Amino acid sequence: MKKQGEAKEGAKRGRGRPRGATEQGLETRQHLYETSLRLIAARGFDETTLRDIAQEAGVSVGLLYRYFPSKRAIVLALYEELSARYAEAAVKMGVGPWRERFLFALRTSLEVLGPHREPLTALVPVLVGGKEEGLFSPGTAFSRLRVQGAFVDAALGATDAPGGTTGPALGRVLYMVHLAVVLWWLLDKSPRQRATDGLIRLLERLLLPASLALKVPGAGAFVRTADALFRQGLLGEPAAPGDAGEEPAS
Amino acid sequence: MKKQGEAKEGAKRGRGRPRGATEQGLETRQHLYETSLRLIAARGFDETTLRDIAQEAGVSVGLLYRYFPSKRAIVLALYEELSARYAEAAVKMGVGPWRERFLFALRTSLEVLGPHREPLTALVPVLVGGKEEGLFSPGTAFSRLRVQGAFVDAALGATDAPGGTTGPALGRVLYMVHLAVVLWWLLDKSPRQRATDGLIRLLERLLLPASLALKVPGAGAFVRTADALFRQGLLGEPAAPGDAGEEPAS
DNA sequence: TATTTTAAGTGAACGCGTTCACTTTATTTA
DNA sequence: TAAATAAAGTGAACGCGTTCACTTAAAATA
Repeated sequence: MKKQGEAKEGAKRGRGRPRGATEQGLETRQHLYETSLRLIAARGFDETTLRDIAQEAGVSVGLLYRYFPSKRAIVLALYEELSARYAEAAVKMGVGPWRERFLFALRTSLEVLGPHREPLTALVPVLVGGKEEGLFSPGTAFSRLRVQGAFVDAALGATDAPGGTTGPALGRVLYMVHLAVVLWWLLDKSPRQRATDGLIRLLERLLLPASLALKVPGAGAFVRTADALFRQGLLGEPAAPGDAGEEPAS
Repeated sequence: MKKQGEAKEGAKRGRGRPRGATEQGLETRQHLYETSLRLIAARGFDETTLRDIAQEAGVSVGLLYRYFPSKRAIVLALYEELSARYAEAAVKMGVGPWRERFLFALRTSLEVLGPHREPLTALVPVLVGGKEEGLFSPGTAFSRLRVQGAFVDAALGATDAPGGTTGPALGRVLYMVHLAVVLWWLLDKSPRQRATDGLIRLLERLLLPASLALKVPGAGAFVRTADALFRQGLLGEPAAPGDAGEEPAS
């Protein structure tokens, strides 16, 4: 059953060094991926060792590192898969004000991630911004931007979308709120994570006054300031002139 | 210079098994504590190995585990020391409305933690609630309650303190907001963590309308619901009857 | 087909945090 | 003072994620 042709596309494979370049390689990668997630989902992340995975998959430990740069990267691959699936699901957003579209986007996200909570909890240290890996580093920028795009769309395509640069800024702020909810959900110790439902209901109640407040003059600046802060604090982007957080030249 | 008397107090030392029971033990513990933090502050947490610390302190690796149950516990001891210092500093809170008292408590906290940011970043995974250790586990309950107490006081002693059970609930919610800001500060990648200043200014702007909103009927229930959610989600406490997050009996 | 090149795969070894059986030193009891 | 007890201190060893020098197998080139 093992074919062995097609090595056309050649150089441009990009990123790391030697990944699955041949068909057999891709098959192995998929096999390791599935085996890993199956064990992690069953036993938990810390309780599953790479030696366990290698043995279960019938390969040597070293081979895992040909396909995944670290143990956590396996779960990160799951997140990337889910974020692609999420992007598909999020296009079905209906017309309406941004707060309703945001809630739809948020609920959809939790529905997609829902069945894989156990493995995903291993990403908390990553979500929360470890050194070089993690959601806010260049490596995973693609996934982040894809999901963030759904929230920017939710804001821009709304019946009450704010104009100018406030629209995209609102979208990015909503994406951050969404990330906070996901983090909460991952940490939620209540049975069946019911406290997350409560949190979303709370958010819902907050969102109506917030959307009214956004119509008063000056509120747009507030949103843009928040957006700028997130980019400076989490992404380490330099402060643009006029952004909050600058010190006045003394 | 080494005295060796006084083993009076005997049994009740509590917690773990064999800690510094003799004077020499306490000296050694302090020595290891200071050496560890000096190295960690200089090189970073991950870059400082226990073998480094042991060598620098002139002891064996194993000895570290007589005084600290884990590497992170060393930094946790620092946090406990700082939280005690914070509790002292926070009593100097002036009279005024709760939003001003809260901002004072928040700023004081960041001032106390400020000089030790580098070691404290190692606590992010802990803050964010790893398994058994961490801020929301019984082991560190004492520090948590001490700091939380300052925020509850800030609410209860305010000129506009809400009555009934809403007062303490507001205090606990403000403590959670404070924790979120501290987490943000630890993750803040901007130069000199300037984005944190911006975040606090944003909070400031939000707090005035919030304190007005708290006066309308029903807002107290909102605060109590938020408080209940935090306790269920983060602490895993059971939902009390009447709390949000319960499912209606079907 | 024989030869070279590249990808797939191995398993021992490393450095880390942590544990443990053990020795040394101090304190209490006889 | 001598024996018994408990705390202080040691260093080898363990299990983990990760790395590396290496072998095997497949594809490209001759």
